[in-house]
Amino acid sequence: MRLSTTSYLVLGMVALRGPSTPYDLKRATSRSVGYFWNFPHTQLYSEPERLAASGLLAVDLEDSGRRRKTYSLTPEGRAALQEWLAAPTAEHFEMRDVAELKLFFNEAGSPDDDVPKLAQEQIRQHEERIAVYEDMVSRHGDEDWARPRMITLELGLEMEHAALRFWTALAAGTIEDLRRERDERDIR
Amino acid sequence: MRLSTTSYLVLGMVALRGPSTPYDLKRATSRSVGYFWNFPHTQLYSEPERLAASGLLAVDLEDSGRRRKTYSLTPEGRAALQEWLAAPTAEHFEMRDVAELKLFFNEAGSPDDDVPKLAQEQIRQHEERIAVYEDMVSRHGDEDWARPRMITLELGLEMEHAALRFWTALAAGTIEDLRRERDERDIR
DNA sequence: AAGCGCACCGTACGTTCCGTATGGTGTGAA
DNA sequence: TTCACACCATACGGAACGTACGGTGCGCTT
Repeated sequence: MRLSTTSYLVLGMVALRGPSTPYDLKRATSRSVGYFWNFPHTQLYSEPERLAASGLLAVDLEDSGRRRKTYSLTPEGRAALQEWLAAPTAEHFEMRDVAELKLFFNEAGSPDDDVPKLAQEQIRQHEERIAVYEDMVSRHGDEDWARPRMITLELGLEMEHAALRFWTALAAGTIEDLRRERDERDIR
Repeated sequence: MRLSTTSYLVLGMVALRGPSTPYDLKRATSRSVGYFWNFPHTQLYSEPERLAASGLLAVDLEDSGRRRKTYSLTPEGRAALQEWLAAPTAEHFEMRDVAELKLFFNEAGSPDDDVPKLAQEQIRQHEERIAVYEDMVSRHGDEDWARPRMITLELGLEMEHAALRFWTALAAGTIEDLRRERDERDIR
């Protein structure tokens, strides 16, 4: 049985939160891990079902009211999660940036130059996202962002700032400075 | 008719390269745009077919030897590409980083601490990728990386360096310094 | 306390994506 | 010449995705 990364995400969330319904997971992921691992919420209904079929989650059906399933971790599920956490990580991080694609193809298709507008949009978007991350940092008390997990926010922030630097330099026409600054930094 | 981002990627590549077979596109993308927009090569056989059905690409079948289809841009295809390039970009960039997920869930599942090993792996991987990018920069003569498109490499490099800084700091236990350095940088 | 409106919750469904696996095609070496 | 291997193309099944819709119950109004 082959588990996808999303499977482990579900296992991990259940491990963090304890017994959860898909909707619980939906709410919890949308304001935490969902920021760096996006997926449709329907996965949170189908995926636990599959995991339950493999014995990695246990299901508890609520008999009254809204049909609703509560999933909890089995010993096998916890073992699978731990094994995954301890295993080497072959996959390099992936990104999909539509703006970067447009920049790449820009010269190909457009008679007038769309780059400045694109850069401005991106600057605004990354600034917005940085604000979101900072907000998450500030309310580090809640369950989704207890202390140990706050570290990942720093990675998100580093990435956002990197992108922001790039688009800002592009808008200002000072791309060459980026490389120089990186070199300086490496020397230190 | 709704086009996916991958559709535009195909249109863009054909626009850059001129008439191309799926395999041409496969080779060209694997060492350029594939680095920041990953997808299976089978898409490069199915996607052009769909685009041809919509009239955005024209097909030319080779009659002899290997069955092989050459796709070229139609005026409608070029128009669609230009429209996309000029349109606002709503999507924020997405990333999927398995290592980040593991870091997030680490506390949840593992009795012993897997983080140092994880960090070391990531440092190595990002350094490798940086070398690849630098190599691409150095051979900026070839068709896939003609001058205008080299700019996107700088974005890739900024992101890789950001990630590398993070994992290095994590391994060294100096995460707090990252934030301080960012603040200093913002002030300048 | 009955009715109503709306936010909440779950799932169905059609499409696209994805990975794997396989088979055909040409070319260079022995 | 033939054999091996890299090159090229596609089939196929399952997972992911987005959208859209239908059910459910809570709170508000009167």
